[in-house]
Amino acid sequence: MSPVTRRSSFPKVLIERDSDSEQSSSEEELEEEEILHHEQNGFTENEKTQKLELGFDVNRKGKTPITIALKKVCKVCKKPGHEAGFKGATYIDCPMKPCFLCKTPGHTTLNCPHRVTSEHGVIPAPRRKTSKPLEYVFERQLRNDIPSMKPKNVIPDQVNCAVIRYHSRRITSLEFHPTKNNILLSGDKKGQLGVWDFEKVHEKVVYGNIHSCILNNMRFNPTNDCMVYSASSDGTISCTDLETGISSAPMNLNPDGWQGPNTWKMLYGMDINCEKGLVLVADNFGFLHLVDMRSNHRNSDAVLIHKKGSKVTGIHCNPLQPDILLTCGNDHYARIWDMRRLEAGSSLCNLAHTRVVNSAYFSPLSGNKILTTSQDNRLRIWDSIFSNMESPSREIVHSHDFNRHLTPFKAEWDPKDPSESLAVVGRYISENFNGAALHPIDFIDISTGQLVAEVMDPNITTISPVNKLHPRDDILATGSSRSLFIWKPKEKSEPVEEKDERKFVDCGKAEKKRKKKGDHSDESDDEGISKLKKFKSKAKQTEWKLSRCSTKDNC
DNA sequence: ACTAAATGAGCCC
DNA sequence: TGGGCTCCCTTTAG
Repeated sequence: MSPVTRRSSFPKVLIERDSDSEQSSSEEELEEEEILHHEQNGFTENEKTQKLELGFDVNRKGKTPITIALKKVCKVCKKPGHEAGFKGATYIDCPMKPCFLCKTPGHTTLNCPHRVTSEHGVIPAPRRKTSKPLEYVFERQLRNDIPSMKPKNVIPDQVNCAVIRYHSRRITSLEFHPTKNNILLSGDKKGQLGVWDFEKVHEKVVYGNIHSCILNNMRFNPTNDCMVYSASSDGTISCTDLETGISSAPMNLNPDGWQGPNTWKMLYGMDINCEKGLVLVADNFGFLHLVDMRSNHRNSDAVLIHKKGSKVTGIHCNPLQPDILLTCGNDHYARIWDMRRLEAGSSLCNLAHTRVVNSAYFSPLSGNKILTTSQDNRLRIWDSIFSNMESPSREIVHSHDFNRHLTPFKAEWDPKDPSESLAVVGRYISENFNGAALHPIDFIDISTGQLVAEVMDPNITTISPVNKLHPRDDILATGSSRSLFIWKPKEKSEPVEEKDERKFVDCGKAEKKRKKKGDHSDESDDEGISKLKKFKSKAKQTEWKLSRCSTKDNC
């Protein structure tokens, strides 16, 4: 819902005596701050200042009546004269702070040079000019040889079906089934694993006993697509049978349980080296661990691959040469490694960023390009891992600033794009779309920095940091808060027939209540549904076909 | 219609 | 190197 009217209740009082130097400034979120003055203090009148007479002081001995000044101050910089926050569905930045989008001072998001109406935040940084021979060869010869086959991008821009409040906590990872086109796996902050058949919509299950906290990453076993490996902040790798939900833990880095935050290991980045039959996984202390898939046991010792004590956020094996490894982490680097010579400090290449790197991926087909997402609000692209890697070929300003309460944003390649230039990434800052503040999902041509498409739906009011494009079909899967959405292209959308209409499965509290009552009629007065109806009327959308949870799962 | 809490990185000392 | 504080568009449960 759009944050239209945000009124605070009667403001709390901050009392400032003239002799009192101590301030209790715990009320940071106050839009209005009161300063209590004696009248003789004589503050300057402000248009936004109100005065109140206070009676209680009159009774005090020798004290004159005092007045209260209600001064509107900016909630960001605490200074008067301007206010930051939502005006309707548009967020007004604090002008005293650097631009929220590109992080440079002197302007706000509204007039940021990286923000154009049609190309929000995605103007490419100028391509660096080098006179390096390799670069020259690349530009003059190789680049021309690369077929500029850029078929028109097919953008899945319309929500086809959804499971609302499917998970009990926010979604942290998504993975399409490698062979079954209609199966989507989802992991959440609680460690639960969801398996959803989005063609049948109702067919879904959530396994709740695989991990005890954040499920950060999933990979299918390349030799048995019924088994899936998952890496979790509980410090374990699990291997789960999707049919039964039975899982084993080939690795547990916290065998002695909780001994405090200094020793608790969490697993983030994970990938599989098919040739070697290895699961590669990295922890929050900078170490890489290996699990042999055949024996399902840990393999050799851990190797320090990022700054000691810092989190490794991602691992990706090169699609053509799985021995070439790309990692990224909280030490502000993405690093390239050779598995055959893996020891601390032996990285082939270190790609510097100014802030934490959320993800780093080789391009999906040739493995020749690299795309990284960093918390400095920039996507970085290296066009060829065989050319000069000192600085990225392109930097694209894009709002995906990290908020600690969100799953980190990761720009993902389109695995179907033969030109390896299309990427999808959720956007953090909202845009005013017909009166609703929505956070679109951006499709970006990373070879130019152009925003190809921004997709949104008035029903998705939460931020969508987790996105995955289908390996074969024109489908986008989105994890937004606790809900999952499947997008398909508008032009390919089925005609409006009853059975083909978009589908919503609501697994929320209201739905549970309704199921308890044994009421399965579509006419029932349902909190979740009436909420949806509100959305609908607001968005002037066509009627959504609401399908119901009929399974006995624990969603 | 509220609010507290969950929670992580950066920065300063 | 580490504790303590701060933080601009969150989300939800209660």
